[in-house]
Order: sequence, then C-alpha cells, then structure tokens
Amino acid sequence: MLKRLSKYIKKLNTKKKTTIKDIANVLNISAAAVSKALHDDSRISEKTKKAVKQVAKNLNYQPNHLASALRKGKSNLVGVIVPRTNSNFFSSVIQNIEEVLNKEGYNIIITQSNESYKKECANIDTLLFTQVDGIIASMANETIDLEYYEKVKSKGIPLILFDRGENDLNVDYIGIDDYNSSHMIVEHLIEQGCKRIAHIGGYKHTRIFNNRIKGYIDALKKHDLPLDTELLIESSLTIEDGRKKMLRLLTLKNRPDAVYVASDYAALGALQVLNEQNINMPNDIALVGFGDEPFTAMVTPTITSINQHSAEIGKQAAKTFLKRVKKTAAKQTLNKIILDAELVVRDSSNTKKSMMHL
Amino acid sequence: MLKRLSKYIKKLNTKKKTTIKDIANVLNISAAAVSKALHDDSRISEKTKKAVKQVAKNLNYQPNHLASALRKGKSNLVGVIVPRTNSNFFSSVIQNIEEVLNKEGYNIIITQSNESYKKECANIDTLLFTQVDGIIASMANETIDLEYYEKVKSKGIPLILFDRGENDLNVDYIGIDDYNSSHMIVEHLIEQGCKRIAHIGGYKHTRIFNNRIKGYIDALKKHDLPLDTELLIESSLTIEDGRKKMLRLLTLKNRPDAVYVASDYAALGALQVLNEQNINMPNDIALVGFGDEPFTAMVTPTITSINQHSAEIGKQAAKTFLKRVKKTAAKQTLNKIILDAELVVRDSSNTKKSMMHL
DNA sequence: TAGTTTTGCTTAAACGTTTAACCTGTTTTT
DNA sequence: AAAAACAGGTTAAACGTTTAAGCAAAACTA
Repeated sequence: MLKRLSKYIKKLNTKKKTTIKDIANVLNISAAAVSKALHDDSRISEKTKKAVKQVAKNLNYQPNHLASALRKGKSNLVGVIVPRTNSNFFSSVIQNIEEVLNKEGYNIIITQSNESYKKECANIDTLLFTQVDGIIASMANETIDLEYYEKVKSKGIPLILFDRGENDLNVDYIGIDDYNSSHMIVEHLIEQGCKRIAHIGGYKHTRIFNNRIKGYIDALKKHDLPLDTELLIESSLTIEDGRKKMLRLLTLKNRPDAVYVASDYAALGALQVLNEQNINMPNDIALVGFGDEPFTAMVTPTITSINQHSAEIGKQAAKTFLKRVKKTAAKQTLNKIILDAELVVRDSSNTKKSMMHL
Repeated sequence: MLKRLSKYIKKLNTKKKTTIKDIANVLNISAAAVSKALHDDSRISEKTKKAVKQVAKNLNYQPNHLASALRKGKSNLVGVIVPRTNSNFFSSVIQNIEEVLNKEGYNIIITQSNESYKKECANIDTLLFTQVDGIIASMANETIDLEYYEKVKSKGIPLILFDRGENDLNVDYIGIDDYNSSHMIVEHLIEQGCKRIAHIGGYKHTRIFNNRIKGYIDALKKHDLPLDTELLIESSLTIEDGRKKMLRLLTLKNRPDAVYVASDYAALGALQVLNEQNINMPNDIALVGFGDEPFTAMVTPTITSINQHSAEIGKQAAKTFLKRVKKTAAKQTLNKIILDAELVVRDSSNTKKSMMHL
C-alpha cells in the first residue's frame, strides 16, 4: 500500500485531480466503497473508513461537485438576484442568506439586475443554466412582465421573493409591512406638528411602493388631513430623481411642511436640495426616508428612516427555501412573511430635539 | 414526427427536464448528432440543424450545464472573493468583472470574507468545491498566511488578485499606484498650507497600506517636512477605529493641521469626531480620505479622496483571467497592472474655497 | 468504372459520482 | 446444524454531455 500511495503522490504533482478511483486503487477496494466510506455509510467498516479518509487527505482529494451534482440531480447552488449589491439593505440580506444556506451545504450565486428587466431575464437564464436548486430574488424596478418568473416556477424549482415582488405570482414572499410603515411615518410627522405632508413614492406597479402610498393616504384620512394630489409624486427613487421631485415640491405656492420619501437614496437627493436652498430641517420642512441605509446617520442633518430588518429578511428567505426543498412538492402551503418595521427617528424630523438646539 | 413531438410535449408537463436524448428520439437521430447540431458542427446538415433547433425550442430544452462541465472538465464559473460587497468600490469592481466575463460565457460566484481570514479560507474551499475555473480575489485585512492561496495555485487554476493582495505570491495583480497616491495627497495638503500632516494608515502587512505609508513618509521627506511618529498611526480603518484614532490625535499637545486617512470609512469616523468637537475643516484641520466612496460627496463637509478607478480594475481583472485560461500553461508571463489614481478635491481640504466662504 | 473524397451521420466511451442490487463469508437464532 | 440475519463489501448502471473514431452512402476524380 505504501508503494501505491507514493506512486499516486507523484501523480498528484502532475496536477491531475485526485478522484475516488485513485483512492480505490491505492487501497485495492472499489470506488463505490470509497464513496460510501467518505459519506459514512453504515455498511462500511470503521477500519476502511479511516483508511479511506487518510488516503484522501494524503492525495489532497477534493470531491468533484459537478459529478455528484449531475448524479444526484441537484447542484446545491442557490441563485440570488438583487437590483444591486451596493446598497446596505441588499448586501445585508445577501450576507444572511449566505450564512443560513452555507450551514446546510448550499452555496449562492449572486447576480445583479441593475434595475433592468432585460438584465434580470438574462440573470434568470444564467441561473437556470447553472442548474441552481432554487432562486431567491428581489425584482428590478422595471419589472412588470412576470413571464420569466413563470418560467422558473414551471421548472419546478423553488422561487422565493423578498422586498420587491409580492406580486400575483403566488410564490413565497418575505418583506416588511409597508402599509403600516407609512402609518408610522405619517403619525410621527403629525406628532411633530406637520400638517402638509408630501410623499415622494415609487412606481405604483411595484407592490411595496403601492402599499406605502396606500398607507400614506389612509393615514392622512385617519387623522383628518386632506389629501393634496400635488403632494403625492411618483418617482424612480434615485438620488437624482429625489432632487428633481424635491425641487418640484418647492415650486408649489403652498409648500409642504414635511416630505416622506419612499427610499433613502431619493431622500438624500431631497436633503441635498434643501441644504442648498438653506431650508431648515426639520423646522421648515421635516424629512423622512425609507430603508435605514447607513448614510442616513452620516449626513447633515441625519435622516429619520425605516429599518427594514434586512438581516431577518435574509434569514427568513433562506429558511423558506430550505423548507421548500425539504418538503415534497405536495403539502406545500404558501409562505408570506411580513415583518414589522421600525421607525428610527433622527434629526431631519425631530422638532423637539431641534427646538432644544435653538 | 408530429406524433412523437406531441408525445414529448406531454412529457414536458410532467416537469422532467428535456434532454438531448428526447430531441434525438423525436427526430429519430442519435444524441450525438443533436449535440453537434446545437453546436453548429460543420459535419451536420443545415436541414438537420434547423430541425433540431426547432424541436429544442418546442420542448423548451435547456442544456444541462453540469453534464457538459463534467465532460469538458471546466465549469465556466469564476469565483470572486471580496472583503465585503457593500462598499461601492468592491461592488463596482464586481459589476465590471461580471460584465466582461458574461460576454465570454462565464458566470461568477461572489463570496464575502467579512475581513475574516477564516471565512476567506472557507470561501476558497467552497469555490474549489464548486469547480470554478479561476478565482479573482481581494484579501481580507486579517490575511497574512498565504497557504490557502498556494492551494489554489497548486490546483493549476488561474488566481488573480486585485487591490489588497500584491504579496509575494507571484500571481497576477491589478491595483492602483498607492505610493504615488500618497504623494498626491501630501502635496495637495502642503499646497493648502498644511505643515503637520498626520496619517491614519492601515496594517503594514498589507502591501497597499504599506505603500501608502511609504508614500506618505517619502513625500514628507521630499518637501522637507519632519516625520513625527506621533502623527503616523496604524488602524483597522473601520468607522469606529477612525473615530478612536482621530480622538487620539486630538489629545496631542501639538495637534496636526491635516489628517490623511487611508480609507474613506475611517475618514468618516474622523469627520464625525471633528464635527462633534466643532473643529473646522479644512481651516483647523484638513481631512483627506481614500477610495472615493459615494458618501464622501454626501457628508458635511464633503471629503477629499482618491478615486481608485474601480470599474477599470474590475475590467482588467476579468481580462487577465481570460488571458490566463486562453493561453497554454507555458508562455505565461506575470501580469502586474498598476493604474494611476486620481485625487478628487472636496471641501474637507479645500482651503481656498473655504476662505471664499468666510 | 474503379477509386478517392466528402457528407452526414452513428457508436461507444468518457467525465466522476452515487446507488440499487447483488454477493460472500461470518455471526446469530432456533 | 440448518436457516436467517448481518457485515462489508462489489458490480454495474445511471446522471446528460461531448468527442474521437468509425462507417455507409453520395459525390467527385481520373
């Protein structure tokens, strides 16, 4: 056996990868036995297992994932699609998905849609091509047509959506309570003494933004504030568009005394405009964002925002996927997890604190 | 043929995936012919090719990537390891790597080390396990031991490092000219009238940070400024540590009139401290960061920084990988690409502009 | 018209695992 | 002591492609 081993160690240096067969040859047993030994099959003796593992180590054996995936019909790869990774929200969701799935032997492939529907479709193709066992996705702003997602469903692999995507696809979804978040924001602003509250919202066709708009409208109603359609604006929610829409609000004869922006990025654009025009936040206009991106605590003034519990969303998304793959196709009940969000009050809307400063 | 097709279309609904054999059966040809037809092999007639492609479409055929990867011995997957994805620098690098590689039929698997050496090793194992054709990485702050990277090298797959990692591994590297960047910064600060320039730098064992330190020291020398060791501080460069190190500098009897921080994040921490203590930037103390993260333009005052050309780094890293896989193992010359960086002057160090404001 | 080349396939093996089915020798049961 | 159970394997097929080698028929060549 020692001679055999050293012969194989030579082979190692030729850069050809060690296979199960090499180990089998060294020990003069079958490849099947090696496979079983490595998986701690009960039909293999402890002695053999030890020997196999030792030789595997010596030969620097790395299992060929492609081969086993092919044989087993599953790749242990999960595809993740996000609009972009450079927002803290998505990057945190991803990190938590990864953490949960790694523990169960899954790896993730991250792809970015850059908010483009076309790229998103390409990503789906890519992921299906790579034989992922499932897809966890948050949709691009542009995405209206769901044909491509139907394609995933029809492949029979789990599809889990989070944040953007609670559409009519009838798939698992994890997100926060957008409707209630809007209520929290509006009520907070009313408490601060605001009476003309504007809302720079996202596209209505995206469920989450639509829910924020509904929440905004209903909260106004609840507190007997009139709904002024001039104060309800649809936006792409980029920094740039946040600037534009804020500028538009400032041209109104009857300016708002508070602006609730459905995204921190657009809120940042709004903040820049207000700062440039020396409009005091929160006393002239109070500002609230959405998402609790780290920069909301860095800018001047710091921006009040909604914490979306990104870590929890990521964990739940991963767990939902695991449930799906473990259960048989039957007995599947739809998972819709709606987490409570949290309002983080900062200087841009805290009139009490700002009064003390004066 | 029509009967056969409809029979197979039924099968489609049973969710079993269509294979090359199914197509072969429908057309009554061999699976090999189908494979060749799909790859436009010259030995297959146009007529057959058309028929194959048509049937493939009808049956919604998706090639099994695992099988072809196994057979061909390559996965067309490239692993990417970064400390984290939620900095703009890394996320931009990744995006550009992806763009270049997608065009050539490669997909990428992104993993994060969270600045942990242990996680980084786990990531490498994961990627090797997934049979990636190459690895593009930027090392964690913690990483000193290079054993794991040697492992990658010994597997014979291309390893390309960028930003953090120009170590003694003797592999391809893409980065910016850190030494010169320090010169640019120091000279800019001297131009602004600063005479006591501090440097909050990174760990010396990381080449890029060491180069920044050397550049700082040499630039001082060049302009006949004394090197005060109290003003040269080593830091982990997080926001938190930036705060700490700034506080330490403020306790000095002889305070600096400028602070050059080797990372925007730590610079942000420093900025917060200065703002809290009502120390005017740039007049009392000028501040310069490194990395040109978007938030440097968002905070008050905006922070002068170094643009690292992340997009170009990503593109070059991807191209270097492509070169490696295309060339035979022989005839490989080491690629070291050092890009020129660019100083972006903002309010935190622009005394001229700030004088005008007064 | 026999010989050569070309066209357009087919056959079969291979990639590295996993796993159902089988086999042999030993131990336990009755 | 014969039957049953078990331990510890082995064999062979399968996963879905790709590809080298082979082969028959058609088309060209001399």
